[in-house]
Amino acid sequence: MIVILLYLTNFKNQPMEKLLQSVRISINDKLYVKDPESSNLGKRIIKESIIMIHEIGFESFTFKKLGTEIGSNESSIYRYFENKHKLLLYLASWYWGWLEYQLVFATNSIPDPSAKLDRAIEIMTRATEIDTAFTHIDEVMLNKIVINEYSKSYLTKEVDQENKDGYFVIYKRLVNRMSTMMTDVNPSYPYPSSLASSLLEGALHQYFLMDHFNSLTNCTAKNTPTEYFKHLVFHALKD
Amino acid sequence: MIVILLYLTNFKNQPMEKLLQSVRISINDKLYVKDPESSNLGKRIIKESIIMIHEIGFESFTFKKLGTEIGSNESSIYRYFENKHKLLLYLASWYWGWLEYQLVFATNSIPDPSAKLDRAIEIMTRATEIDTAFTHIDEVMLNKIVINEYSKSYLTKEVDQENKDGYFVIYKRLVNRMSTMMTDVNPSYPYPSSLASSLLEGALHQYFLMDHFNSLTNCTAKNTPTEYFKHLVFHALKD
DNA sequence: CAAATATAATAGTATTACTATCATATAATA
DNA sequence: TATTATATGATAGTAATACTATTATATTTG
Repeated sequence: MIVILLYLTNFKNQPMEKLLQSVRISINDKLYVKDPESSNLGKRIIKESIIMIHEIGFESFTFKKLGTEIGSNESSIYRYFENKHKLLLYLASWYWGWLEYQLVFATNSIPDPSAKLDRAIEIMTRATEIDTAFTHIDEVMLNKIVINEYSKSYLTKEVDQENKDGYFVIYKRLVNRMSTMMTDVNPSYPYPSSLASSLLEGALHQYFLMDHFNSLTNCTAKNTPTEYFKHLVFHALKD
Repeated sequence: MIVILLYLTNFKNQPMEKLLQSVRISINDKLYVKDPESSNLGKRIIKESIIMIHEIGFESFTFKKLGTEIGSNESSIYRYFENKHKLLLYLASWYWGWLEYQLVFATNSIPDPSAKLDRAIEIMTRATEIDTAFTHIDEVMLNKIVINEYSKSYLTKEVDQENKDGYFVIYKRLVNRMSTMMTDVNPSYPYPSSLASSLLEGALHQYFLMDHFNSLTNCTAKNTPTEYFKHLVFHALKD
């Protein structure tokens, strides 16, 4: 299944950077009413909603406040997203798609399973840095939103239906990619999917603990989650 | 710090079971306006809120609906809890206090650090069973609430203030107990707190995945989370 | 039995999460 | 250029939520 689309129009003689600029994260079109990438207003909705959710939290965030902030109207935002829950799902999907893109890009050419997994854990657990390829999205801020709000997007009574509707495909594919890499390192390890899901969920959680409950973690800026998870995963995969 | 209070009034000649019946989970009194254990209405609020949150989910749950359900008035419930967020914190604290009680009870007498940790992981990751000592609380249902809603109690903008106010002490102490047991098994392991927090959070998450995203876990009713976590923890603690 | 306390009933407020309608601005096309 | 879609904005309205306040009525306790 192809989900990261490369729009390679007129790519001759274009430098690599320009090529990468045309990468686009493909997101389930049931998550929006109108594609926010298709207009200026749409991009402002994405850009400012990230800033606003980060600032005041998802609970206090409303379309009315967002409208005021971007000098637009509440009703116009409803033309892009049915409700803020779907906007959150959209933002999260974008984030996981962006991470997946980096994962595939960085590990594709590594033949050795252990070296590949090692690099993959780095990608999945490192501190987020800005990606200039997407000017209207602040990935650092989006990462913080995912840390603080992602769980709320699936801890709902509607999760089974929304899962059926494919709202979590990107995340699930990411976990499966990690799971496969673990199995490639040790085919007899009995819990690759559990370990992969623990890695993704756990990485978010460790960053949260660093910010708010530092007595519950040994991770710091120097002693990073990456080191903790590399140790954990490779020890688990040992016989 | 003593937090599990044993009210051992008139305990001579009482059988063990009766003794255990007088165990009480002590909860930060800032979490309620009036102690729900102190009256019949209070206990009904606790009992029915567990059932109702389990049934319709925390988002849809309101004090008005609860009032109708228990044949009482919305305003009366507000005399026990400021809002539903604090009620959730109360229920979660009770749950973790109850687990801590079992942990201490079951591991206290085990001298060997590995055997002790092994038993502790069992307590923390096993499927919940009903405890007849607390008639107004359905622990199986409460466990499901914790799985589905606990994250929402700390993924808020107020988390730092509420942490200062001691709303999470029981959970933190539980994580620390597990962390200490891990250090006792291997004093040179550099991430005992991270591993302990991963264990508690991860156990909830694996049960959630079993219910809603079974492709993301290898855990089943037969191949339990307990086995996964025992393998994970003891491998991590190996040199 | 009086007084204190707990609970119930009712009303009211600001905000949320929308839906609906109509007006206007901008872009596409004939 | 005029016509016509289409996008956006402005305004209004609704049911529900999350409370607060007040008053009335039980129930418990001294």
